[in-house]
Amino acid sequence: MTQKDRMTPTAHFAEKLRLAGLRPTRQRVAIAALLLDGRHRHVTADSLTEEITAAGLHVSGGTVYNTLNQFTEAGLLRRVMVHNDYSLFDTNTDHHHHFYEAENDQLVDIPHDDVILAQLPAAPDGHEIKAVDVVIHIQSKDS
Amino acid sequence: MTQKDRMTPTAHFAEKLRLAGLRPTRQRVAIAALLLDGRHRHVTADSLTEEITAAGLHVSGGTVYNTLNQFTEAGLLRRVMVHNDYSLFDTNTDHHHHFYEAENDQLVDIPHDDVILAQLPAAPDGHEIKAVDVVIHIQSKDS
DNA sequence: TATCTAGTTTAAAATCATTCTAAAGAGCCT
DNA sequence: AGGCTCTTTAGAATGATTTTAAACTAGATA
Repeated sequence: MTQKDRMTPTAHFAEKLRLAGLRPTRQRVAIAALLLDGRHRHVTADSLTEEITAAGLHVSGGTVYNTLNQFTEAGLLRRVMVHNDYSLFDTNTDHHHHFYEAENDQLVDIPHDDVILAQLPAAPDGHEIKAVDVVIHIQSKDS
Repeated sequence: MTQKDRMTPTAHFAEKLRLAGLRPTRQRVAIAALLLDGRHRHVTADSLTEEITAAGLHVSGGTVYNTLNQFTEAGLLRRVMVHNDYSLFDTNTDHHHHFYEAENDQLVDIPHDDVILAQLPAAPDGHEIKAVDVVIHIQSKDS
């Protein structure tokens, strides 16, 4: 039995937040319990607020935004850039890529190994590569 | 001597707009003359407005936005997605990729051939691939 | 356990890029 | 030139996100 198994869910997520350098407040633990349970999905500030409400909780709008930004900064979430309309966050922080269908604003994960980058340019002088994001824009064949 | 050489610059850009299906209004021709002269660069609604002003012209804010969107729709510009703060447009519509340094919001082109995608996943059923965008996020080594 | 303090949360206001509106203007066809 | 439709305009409206200042709390300390 691991330490994790002995902990209550709350203690588990509180610990996860502490490890990430974030003070485990009630709000952050609640959001972590929703987003960091291992289910891979894409959320927005809006959809997260709906989840919080559905869970019978309340977190102010400002805190939802702050928390998403802090989690992203801490590496617990990943921001996905496919349009400018609103921010999208991916609960899957593993290295992977995305299909994006603009027409329906649909985002689909692509497993890391399905894209092979055989050659990359060297980073400009004094710089190093931090991440490589591949977005494959798709559209329905009959449109 | 080609047709292009015989035309005044204005007529040249007016023709380019007509070919793209856009009525060559004074405003659109002026913006085309600034953006579609072959110089490869990245612009925002704001930076374009500054260029227009520097050229001693005036185009209303709404028209600057409309024109950037219409040019993009028509394939005369390309939208680049690297953050959510404001829209970025690339005057280079050839297939190529980008380095992006978030710290200074710096965007640098990568020639098409410097990235080799040896393998791509098949598009989901009923869909086809429209474009593949690669963004290499970089940071200065000492940060 | 009571106290303290820095970090957080809150609701509401502010910001800012972008889009919309309704009226005035301008291509372009006849 | 006349007329019809598409554009432009300034300003208002929108909407996501950030900021504000005051109330609150996690966690350290006494």
